[in-house]
Amino acid sequence: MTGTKERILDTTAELFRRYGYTGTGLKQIVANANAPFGSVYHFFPGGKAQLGEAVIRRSGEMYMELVLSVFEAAPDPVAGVRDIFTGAAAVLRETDYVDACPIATVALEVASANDVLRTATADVFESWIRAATARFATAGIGKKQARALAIVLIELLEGGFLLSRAARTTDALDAAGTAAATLIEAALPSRIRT
Amino acid sequence: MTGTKERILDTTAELFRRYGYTGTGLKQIVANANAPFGSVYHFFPGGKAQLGEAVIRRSGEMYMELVLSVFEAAPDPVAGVRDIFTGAAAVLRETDYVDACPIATVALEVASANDVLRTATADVFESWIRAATARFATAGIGKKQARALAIVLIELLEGGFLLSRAARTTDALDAAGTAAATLIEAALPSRIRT
DNA sequence: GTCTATAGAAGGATAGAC
DNA sequence: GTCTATCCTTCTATAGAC
Repeated sequence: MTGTKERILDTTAELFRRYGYTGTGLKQIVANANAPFGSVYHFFPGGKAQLGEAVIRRSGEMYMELVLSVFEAAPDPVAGVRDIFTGAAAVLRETDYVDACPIATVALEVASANDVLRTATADVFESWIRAATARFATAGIGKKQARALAIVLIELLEGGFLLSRAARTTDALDAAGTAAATLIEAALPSRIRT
Repeated sequence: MTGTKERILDTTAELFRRYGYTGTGLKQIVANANAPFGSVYHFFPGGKAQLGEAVIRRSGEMYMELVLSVFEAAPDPVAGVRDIFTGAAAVLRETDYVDACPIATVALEVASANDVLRTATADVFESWIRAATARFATAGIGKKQARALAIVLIELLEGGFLLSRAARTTDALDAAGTAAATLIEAALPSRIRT
């Protein structure tokens, strides 16, 4: 007995991953969510834009928690980073190359078209960067380098998603994971092997 | 006195960068290209999809030539890679964060929605990977590692574009360039400095 | 072969019944 | 406050004048 609002949010997030922001229609959303059309404007008086912003922020937070849980389940940062990429690759293959980053497609679509939504995507990315930076700093990497590594990690993941979805192979994601692990290991202060 | 067809192609490429595939309308294209509506179907009987495929392949080839010219103008591969990222960052700032990768937005939009267009984007990315692989192999890097580096380079560039366009800062692109240069330098066989 | 007009479907949004 | 019907615009695509 999930609420109508939550069902709309979940369905919209799923359609955004598959078809993007402009490619997803409100009628399509309510049909997939088994919700009456008026509910969208009842819960989101600002229409598609307000719903879109809510979905961007919500998906961004949920995805961050998922990735962080993978990272923290690993014995060390290098293994944690590796697991993030191998896990992402596995999910991608299992979902027929649909479930990658939940906001990347929308972020590129709105970057030069809608400033409110662009800001929402920027906030999400910044929250990811800060979370990763904090983890790397805890592992003994200096604050400045930790942030640079966090940025690069997300870039490799996003680039890997892009190339892997296009090619329908996870080779690119694997290469990204290897590079990310190498960069993290080189940055760690106390490591057994050089 | 450029032809109507070329004007349509150029305009579509520009609108794709700004609004993506689904976000760009045919009427918008002919209006910006100063072309009659019928011309689209005259030159591209397959409609928007055929025009889209032509633009993807054309933009991909033009962008590759641009990037390769920057790379080859540099004295060595490390400087070449650095110049690619600093040049991309400069263009991004100069164009109000519009001109980044010409096909990334479209690639994500069509990845799970249109297999013909997805294949076109995959072909473009593969051509980029091969071109970069060949350059790195020429610099003395083994074939397998050269390809992995080529993939990672493109991932960092694409990830840098995504984060930089969202944040409207080129910090992420700068971090990507530094990481890319580091990885290339570490892979080169004959280098003065470790 | 250049261009206009319009069809037919889908888009976002609104009004109002219940 | 849940749901339906409808408005108006925009979309892709086609037909046909010139």
